[in-house]
Amino acid sequence: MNKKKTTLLDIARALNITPSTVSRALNNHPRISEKTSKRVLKMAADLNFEPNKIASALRSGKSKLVGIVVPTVNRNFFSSVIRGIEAHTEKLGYHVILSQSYDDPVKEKQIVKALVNAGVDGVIASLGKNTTEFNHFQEVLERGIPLVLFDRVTDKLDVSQVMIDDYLGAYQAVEHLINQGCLRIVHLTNFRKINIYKERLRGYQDALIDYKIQFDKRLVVESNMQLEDGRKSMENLLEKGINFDAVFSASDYSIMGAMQVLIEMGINIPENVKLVGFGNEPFTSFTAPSISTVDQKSIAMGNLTAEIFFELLEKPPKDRIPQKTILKPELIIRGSSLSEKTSGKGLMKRYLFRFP
Amino acid sequence: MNKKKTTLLDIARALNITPSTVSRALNNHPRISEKTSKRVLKMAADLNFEPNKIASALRSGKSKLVGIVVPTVNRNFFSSVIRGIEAHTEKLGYHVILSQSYDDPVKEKQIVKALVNAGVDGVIASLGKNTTEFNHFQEVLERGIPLVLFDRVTDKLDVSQVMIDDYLGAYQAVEHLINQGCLRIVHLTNFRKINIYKERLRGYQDALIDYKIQFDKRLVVESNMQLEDGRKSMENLLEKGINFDAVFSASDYSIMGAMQVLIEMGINIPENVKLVGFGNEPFTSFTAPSISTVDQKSIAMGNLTAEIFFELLEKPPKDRIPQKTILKPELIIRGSSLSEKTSGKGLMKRYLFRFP
DNA sequence: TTATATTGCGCAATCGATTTCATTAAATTT
DNA sequence: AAATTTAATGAAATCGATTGCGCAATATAA
Repeated sequence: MNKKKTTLLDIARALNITPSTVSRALNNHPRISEKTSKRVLKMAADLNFEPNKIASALRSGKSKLVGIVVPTVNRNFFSSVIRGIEAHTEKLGYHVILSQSYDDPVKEKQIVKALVNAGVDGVIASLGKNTTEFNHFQEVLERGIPLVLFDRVTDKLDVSQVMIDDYLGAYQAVEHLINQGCLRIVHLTNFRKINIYKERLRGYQDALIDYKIQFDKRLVVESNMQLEDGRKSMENLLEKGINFDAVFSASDYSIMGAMQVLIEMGINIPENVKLVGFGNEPFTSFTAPSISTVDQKSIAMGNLTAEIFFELLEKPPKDRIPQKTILKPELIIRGSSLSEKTSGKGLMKRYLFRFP
Repeated sequence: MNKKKTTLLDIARALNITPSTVSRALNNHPRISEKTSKRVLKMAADLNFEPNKIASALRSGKSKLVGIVVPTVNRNFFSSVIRGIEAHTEKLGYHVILSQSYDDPVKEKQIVKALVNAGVDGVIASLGKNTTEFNHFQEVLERGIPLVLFDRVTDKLDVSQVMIDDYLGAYQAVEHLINQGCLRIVHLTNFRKINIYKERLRGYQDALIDYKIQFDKRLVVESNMQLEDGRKSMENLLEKGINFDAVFSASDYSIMGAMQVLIEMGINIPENVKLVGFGNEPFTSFTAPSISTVDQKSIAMGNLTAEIFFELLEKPPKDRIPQKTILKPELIIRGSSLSEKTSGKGLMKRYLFRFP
């Protein structure tokens, strides 16, 4: 019933050699003869041998595992970054342990510890929104375990980071709205001022300044940025009778909520109010009108993060010089923010088709 | 620089006892005195001790790791199931290794092997669409490692499974469309006939039979069921001039694509064509009109899967009797399939609000 | 042809926690 | 009080692969 694995020793015995030799053959150690190597490989295949990673990890200190910590995998952005990372890990024979912190600092701490104890060779992380204390990551560094942060980063850790230029993304979004003739632009932002939201707010403000538009702090609405929060924020604005002609949200989810409320109130988009979100979640292209948004270059970010990570991994800890890499986001302009309504969709085929 | 971990031995030396005793104290073994136990615990805390999971796993054969294999985490359904599972693992002190097969059978095989070699205590999996051969899972079973499949399962493995009643979900969806007066109902299905799509097709057919509606095989369109596929399927139907008054899709993504094409063609939904999807992806509630769909009870499925898994884990392999658990799905009726158009949204507040 | 390098492989320690067996001390029974 | 159990700890083996060291055999250099 309980089939047990064949071990190095089994191979060694079968060939009348020692486990050391078998190990060396399997890891193509230089000091091994072509002949024995072949015999070992053949026998290993015959016996259906698969190395016990745990034993290997214990002895060598290398597990070929990379721990990834993200707030949630249920965001297109994060799962895309992960896919980008996985493309690399796979090539290099590494495997990924994926963990979600659900933005809970306690859980994040536990996860990071668990990963270290599980012997990962390195950690790639995006910080939770509520993380304010970084000892758990500091420890990772002190252990000499390579660490790279992406997107949700912090300056309180001297560590390599990959992010997009949130400032620029926000600036361009707001600039675009201004170019569409908007003058009173609402900004939906997170009440937690982690790096990304701080930067997006700054981009918003600077765009206003550069275009000589008066900043009105009543137009900046803080929330948790989920869909429901977007709804509430919008309802609030409307109830207060605050005037505006555009909304730039630091999240696609809250702009979605805001749009729902606007549509329900009979306010036309983009004619009356123009909208731009942030994140390029797939659903933004499904809505009517489709929502303009800022793409975060998730796949590129994943690739870059992985590249930087593996560079670190190769170096001895002392040579690991933290570097910041900043990617350019891309403004995706869709129906929710265009002033000249695209009326005709060009040639539209007419089908012979009768509806009941 | 490289801070190293404190080990059992460190604690033992500090207290002038043996590692055996320390180990027993930490694992609250019955045969240990209250006094030493306390001293050990205190010293462990003082030295900031954290057990090396790898060593522990090697010796004890228990890693406290659960491997999860899913096609992708980038589906609300899967990430919700995972959340459900994680709620349990966390409570019980287990951790999760998440892996994505991306529906690639080769990758799936590799992943399962890697998980076993990484020493997971069990595996929870949802099969890739293209998986036709199950040796990798068979091996898991033969090793006495508990295995539970969810949603995308197979009868070719004698293993515990948790799924929803796809047949019922489809039946109810189609019945609902029929009740709305539809007679020519298109069914978008996957060309790969894995369990879930087979069952949904069967539900579709049986509903037609029960309501004495002629089955027309031209109304069943096979594809890969992504958004683009849904578009193409719909374009095809229209080009062929096939008459229909409703679409029931086995995937939310392809119904989304189909809806886009319909709207672009100026065909009104739900007046001319009514739509029902499957999966209750969040975006289905964001669209205009919102899309009716079948909810798969993902969180419940995650909870149940985890419960069943941990029951298995406790039993010795020979007592593990495979059980099938089938959850009832829920039809979520939204705007895309309602015949009486809900015109007024009840009381709508009018705000004092002037738009430019 | 002797001296030196190099190659190939075995020996045994090692990674750190767990666990079986043995041993001593304490508690309970007769 | 002697005999028997039980409780608490120690000693040492163990999980399976890796690796430093050493030795012999072969190859290369002098």
